[in-house]
Amino acid sequence: MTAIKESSTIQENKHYALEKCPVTFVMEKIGGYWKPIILYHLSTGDKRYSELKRAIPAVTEKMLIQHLKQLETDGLVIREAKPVVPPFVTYSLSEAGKGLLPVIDAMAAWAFKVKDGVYSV
Amino acid sequence: MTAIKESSTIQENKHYALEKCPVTFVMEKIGGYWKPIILYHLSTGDKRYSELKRAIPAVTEKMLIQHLKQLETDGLVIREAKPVVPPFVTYSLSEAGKGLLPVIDAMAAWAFKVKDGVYSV
DNA sequence: CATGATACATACTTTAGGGTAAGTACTTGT
DNA sequence: ACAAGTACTTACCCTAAAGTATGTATCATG
Repeated sequence: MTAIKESSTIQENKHYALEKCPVTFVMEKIGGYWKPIILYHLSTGDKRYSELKRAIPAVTEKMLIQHLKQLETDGLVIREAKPVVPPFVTYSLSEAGKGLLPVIDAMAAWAFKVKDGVYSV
Repeated sequence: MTAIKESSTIQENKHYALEKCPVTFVMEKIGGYWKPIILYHLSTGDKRYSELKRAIPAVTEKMLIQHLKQLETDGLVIREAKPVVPPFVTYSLSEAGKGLLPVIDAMAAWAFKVKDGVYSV
């Protein structure tokens, strides 16, 4: 979790956008290359860390946990670790996370419309 | 409009995500700090360039046109310039752009739920 | 005659995010 | 004894996206 500089215009602007724009607020939560994909894979039920890793082969381990941690601190996913060895950790969507599924669906619907040529883009 | 390098892992991964994930596809279109805000301001009707500028004081002119151009080439907004001087340019949502409004709304709805404490985040 | 308004453009710098590579700790299987 | 699987962590690098600053052309107005 890369530390962020406190004083930079980019952060101030982000803050501005965050306050003014609910969409930016959501984007903060599910933005990034892998977060939506992770969310998608968790939408079908909880998964172990290694299952996610195998399900999304293109993601690096660093990115995977980094995003999982961020999703966790954002309250979108729940991490449950059984105190056994080898470790057994499962990730699942929280209620807030599940609440995002309609958003995801609306996005997917639009994307498919575009790909089907419904809009003349 | 910063040129993108064709060969870099980040681009390959983006491509992967784009193919596999409709959500990432949408994110490509409306991601960035200012795009959602621009879209929001255009949702209430077409606006002149200077109106947008005044409506979103925190955005720099560079970012504003850069995103407007990108939204235009992505087919989400329509630019209309009257050949007069001083210039008179209006931006409005295309059909595809309007098609995104449900997505925006779903996002806003979720954001407000979070802020109202509906989810225990 | 110079300032302001219109709608941009462009060179340069910074930073946040993503990527690479390697290491940790502990156990089971061969 | 050593590889493999579990779930991470950490140090370092690279780039795309955002920001800064300034310039352009044309006309109206004071």
